[in-house]
Amino acid sequence: MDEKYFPEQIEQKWQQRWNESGAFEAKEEDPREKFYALEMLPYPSGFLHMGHVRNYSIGDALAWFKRLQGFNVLHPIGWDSFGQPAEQAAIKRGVNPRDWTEQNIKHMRGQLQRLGISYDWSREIAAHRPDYYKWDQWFFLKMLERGLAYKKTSQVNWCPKEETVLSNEQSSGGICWRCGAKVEKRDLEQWFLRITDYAEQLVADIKQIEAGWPEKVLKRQSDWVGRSEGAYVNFGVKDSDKKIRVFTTRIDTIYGATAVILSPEHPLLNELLEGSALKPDVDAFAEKIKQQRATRGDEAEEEKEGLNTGVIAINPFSGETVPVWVANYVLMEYGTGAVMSVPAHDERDFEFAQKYSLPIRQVIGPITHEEIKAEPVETVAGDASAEMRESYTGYGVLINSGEWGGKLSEVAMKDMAEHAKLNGFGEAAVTYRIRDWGVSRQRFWGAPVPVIYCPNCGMVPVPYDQLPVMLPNNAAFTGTGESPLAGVPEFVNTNCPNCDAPARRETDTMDTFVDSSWYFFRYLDPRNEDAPFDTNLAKHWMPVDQYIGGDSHAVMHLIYTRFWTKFMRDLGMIDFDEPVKRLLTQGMVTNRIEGTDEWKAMSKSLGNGVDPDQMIAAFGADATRLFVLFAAPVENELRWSETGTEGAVRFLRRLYTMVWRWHERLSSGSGGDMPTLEFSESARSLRRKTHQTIAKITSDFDGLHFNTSVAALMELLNQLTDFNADPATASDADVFAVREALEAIVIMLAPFAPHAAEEMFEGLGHTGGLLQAGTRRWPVADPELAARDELEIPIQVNGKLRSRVIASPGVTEDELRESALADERVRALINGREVVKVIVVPERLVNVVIR
RNA sequence: GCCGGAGUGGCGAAAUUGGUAUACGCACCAGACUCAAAAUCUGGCGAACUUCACUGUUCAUGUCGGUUCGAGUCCGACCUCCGGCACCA
Repeated sequence: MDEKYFPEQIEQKWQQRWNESGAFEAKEEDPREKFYALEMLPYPSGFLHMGHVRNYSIGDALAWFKRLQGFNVLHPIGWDSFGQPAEQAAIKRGVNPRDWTEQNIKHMRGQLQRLGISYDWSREIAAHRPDYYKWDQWFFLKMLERGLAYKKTSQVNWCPKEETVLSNEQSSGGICWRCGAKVEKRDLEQWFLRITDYAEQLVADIKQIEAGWPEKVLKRQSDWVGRSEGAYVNFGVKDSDKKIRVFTTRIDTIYGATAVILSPEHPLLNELLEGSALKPDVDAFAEKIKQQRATRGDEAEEEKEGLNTGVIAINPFSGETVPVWVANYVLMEYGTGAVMSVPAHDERDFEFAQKYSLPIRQVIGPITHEEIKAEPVETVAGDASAEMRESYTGYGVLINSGEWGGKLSEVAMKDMAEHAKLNGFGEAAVTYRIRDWGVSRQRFWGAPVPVIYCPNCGMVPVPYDQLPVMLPNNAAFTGTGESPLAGVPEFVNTNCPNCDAPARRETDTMDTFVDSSWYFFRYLDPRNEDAPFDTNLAKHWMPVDQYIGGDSHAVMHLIYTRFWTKFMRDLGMIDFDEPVKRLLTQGMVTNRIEGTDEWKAMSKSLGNGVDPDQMIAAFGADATRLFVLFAAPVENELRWSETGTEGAVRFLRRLYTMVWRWHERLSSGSGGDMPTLEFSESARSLRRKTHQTIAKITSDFDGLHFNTSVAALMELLNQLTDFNADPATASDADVFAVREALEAIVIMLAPFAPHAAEEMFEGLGHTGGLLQAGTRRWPVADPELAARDELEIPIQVNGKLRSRVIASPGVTEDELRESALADERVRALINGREVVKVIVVPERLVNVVIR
């Protein structure tokens, strides 16, 4: 080793060595226990940003830790290389999306390698290459076979900037997930994947992963699926045999229904109004609302608007007639697109009823379970004539509800659904908020949907042996109109696989989230030409032990990938339900906006980005990574700081200098056998600290508490500095203690600053590097040493710290009590006052209570 | 509006089951080295009061209250900030 710490030299040296020895290539025949560490794969935008650096530093720390602990670690990387930016670059700058993407990958791969992230590059994959997207198409055909992929015309989310359809997940909040443009609604024929078939499992299986996933993410997922229990009820229509089916979660309030309200898009509207004088008005109203939605998108917080259709519905429970309205606040997409309006017990219905002077009838008496137990049910009927100022949406006891009066809501809901079923006008039901995944994209840079339209045979799937359907090389990117694929005759024109007649190919491509739904299975078997992956390999490596990424994907990628996993299970490819055991969502990396006190996510548009390459050049990859992991807990926001990074360099340099000072004495093997050594008090204290540090860091890794791990390393180095032994004259015992401390620091530093750790490990006299097959390097704490061998027990009087007493472990309560009461200061404070009691917490604390 | 999460020094933060609050680092201050600066090293660094000094005392984990011998940690109310969802019947 050199006398001075030169990060650049050290980092290049070790990157080259790792590369030559294939140090990070995972072998499935390796008999050791497996560990799959995975980070969300990057989009190859061209440049790594600090968010990537954080993501991969976290993953790498874990991968190193597990390797040093003797696990067979799989740590792969790839490229989420389909998607809009490449196509936008093609439109704006006339470049070929493929070339643009490949160049970006090349550059970013270099950046990752300069950071020294320990990836198994032999498994690298990229979504835009035919050997990958062939399998997207294969999965699509499998879904088609099973009726899970289908085409329908519907109102979809349209991003006007990117000129393509978006899924509901990608347009949450009415904003395009990628470009932030306001999303519009359009009626289009689109491909959908039936994720709704898996809605129940997506909620139910949360049980399987709740121990390892952030609660926040699971809650968002379960909210997104939006399971709700309720009932369908069919309202009759006067002078007609038609029925209006509504969904309600509060069938117990049905006697309070004073209208039935349809969504403007409801298909029954036309039929019900056939021949009615009001039809033109209703049509005009429905059209107006539709227009509003198209321009306003989802974000609208519109005023409620409605129109009485003149149609009369019949409440099947009471036989009562109620008017049928159409209103903008009833959504076609949820439930049945029709609701019973119960103003007294629903906020929205209340607001609507007030505006249009519909009757408000109370049918639930607010009452608690305690009250109903205390009083006979018959006597608690509420006052129905009292005017309601607001809706009461809680449960209670039914009133004004015919034969059901007096029942509790909870009971009535069950009984009434049962009653509806017996009488054939309804049944209990569960509905979900989640809707099918729209995967069609009217864009070029994605996997083509493998379907052909034949004038004779209709829609025909591309046969498996003709996959992949390749993207052409000569598309024109005008940025206008339909998909560029439609303008490539060689692509569009084909023959029907059935009858060989001239036919046309589908020109839609698949959502890029299809690629990322299963990519981590492909890492297991990246060159397989016969299947997406070998099922035995999946058995070996899956599920992912730790997944790391941003929480922006809490409902997009993470819900799709759970869906895809369940689908693969149903195909018999795997035998588990959930792909990821533990998930970590890291916090954002922010930087100060110049001249202000505001911290915002680094971004090009704000001009507050930090270039990882510059950081590596200035401080080294090790220091950059060390700072990123030390500066904040992984799930917190990370505020970028250059002085903080300097601090990380300082620590590495201090450690390096310490190793340099000792390396001759230590690498010569001096030190002697421990049992014969006589340790001084300070050497014992150093050893204690060493073993405490090992114990602390080892357990910190479980919870991924890297910041406190690094702090512990720093503390140990500080104590080693204070120990202040001279290598030239140190006793064998002192040398032993120093070696033990230095080796522990260096090895435990490897997850944070691997290059420097390797270099110093070598400097301590080890050859062959930190990672050698079958060698477990991670130190093990001696429990006796890690336990404190001398206790400094605080003594409180009336809860305030007044003194301390030194004791050894195993000290009895009586001994502690006695020494506390014998303490001078305590005696002075007691000074004749009564000692009420003495509280002794074994080995921790004494509190003398006096009066 | 509804649902989550969080409030600890100038800053990022730490603190087993309630048991020495402020570890570690950044910034800052002082000293050493230097002609000087940088780097490095050493020391200091919550607030107020107290002592010539050693020291000592009191207060302090968003606010108010509660439980407890003892509360950053538990309970209740409130304030502030952040995030998610937003007519889901």
